[in-house]
Amino acid sequence: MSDLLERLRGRGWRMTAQRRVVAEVLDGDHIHLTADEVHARAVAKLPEISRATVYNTLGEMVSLGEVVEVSTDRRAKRYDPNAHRPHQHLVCAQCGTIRDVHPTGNPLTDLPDSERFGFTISDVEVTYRGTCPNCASA
Amino acid sequence: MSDLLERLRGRGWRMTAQRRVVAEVLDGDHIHLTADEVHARAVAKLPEISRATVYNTLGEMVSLGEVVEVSTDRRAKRYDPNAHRPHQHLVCAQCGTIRDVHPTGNPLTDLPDSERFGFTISDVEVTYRGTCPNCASA
DNA sequence: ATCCTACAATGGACTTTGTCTAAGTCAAGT
DNA sequence: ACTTGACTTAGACAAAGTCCATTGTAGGAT
Ligand SMILES: [Mn+2]
Ligand SMILES: [Mn+2]
Ligand SMILES: [Zn+2]
Ligand SMILES: [Zn+2]
Repeated sequence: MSDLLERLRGRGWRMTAQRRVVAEVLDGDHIHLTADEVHARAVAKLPEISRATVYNTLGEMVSLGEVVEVSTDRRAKRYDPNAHRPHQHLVCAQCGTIRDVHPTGNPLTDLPDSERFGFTISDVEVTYRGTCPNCASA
Repeated sequence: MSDLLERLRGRGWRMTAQRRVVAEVLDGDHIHLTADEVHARAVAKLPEISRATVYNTLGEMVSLGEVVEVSTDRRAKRYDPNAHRPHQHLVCAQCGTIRDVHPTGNPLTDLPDSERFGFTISDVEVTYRGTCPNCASA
């Protein structure tokens, strides 16, 4: 049973077959699927699920804070069920593989006052790019 | 005269009216325009310039390393003529204003070996988000 | 000054990613 | 079982970007 599904159920969410399969598809570590990838996998379990429902459901999960939107490339947004622990991403520039990473320290302290232009900063997003071992050996 | 234009001319680029206006539009500090914004401003100087040419020209400038693509939001890519000095970005979550910032230190050192999954890391991208002074006072 | 041609520009069709709506369906409380 | 508001659906629509066949031209050659 999906951990994500448990958390959603506890919020008085109306449970439908569609929402169940979307939650199931998102279960796991280092999961960062696009909406259409989620749809393709959901269709395998529930053939009549529509694209609009997948977009709606993902959007609601994001609003509830149970899923995070990630934009590591400039293409489609990706949906990350690992929302309970803040983390950053490491992306292979060749194959697109994405890993969750946890840098030490706080990147905020690296931005001096003179570089803040009077902004109140609330969030920092870090994306590391490189080549994964698989692509390096090929 | 645009600094960017000077650099491009020195690379044996065939100079056309279209390329000139695109380079002129990109001149300045803290410039991060979308392709369509570049097109709109270019049309003001050269009414018959096409959208495809703007996309082509921006793409070539990126290939030459004279312009950097920036994706601070999940909408359109933005084009940044400040390519000669590496920097990061500070974005206002309300109005979208983008400032170039230069954090101290190297964010790479914050990622321990145990969090690198065997990747060879070549690049780090940092985006700070917050509220600009203008939006804060409103 | 004119010619030539490889490179550049154009407009429109097409693709991808995502949003919206009107109509139909269903989960869950009574 | 009934009711009802919430959920789902298909398809139209939109924004951002790519691709291509055709037309135009910058800049070197004559
Ligand atoms: Mn993640
Ligand atoms: Mn910049
Ligand atoms: Zn790879
Ligand atoms: Zn602002």
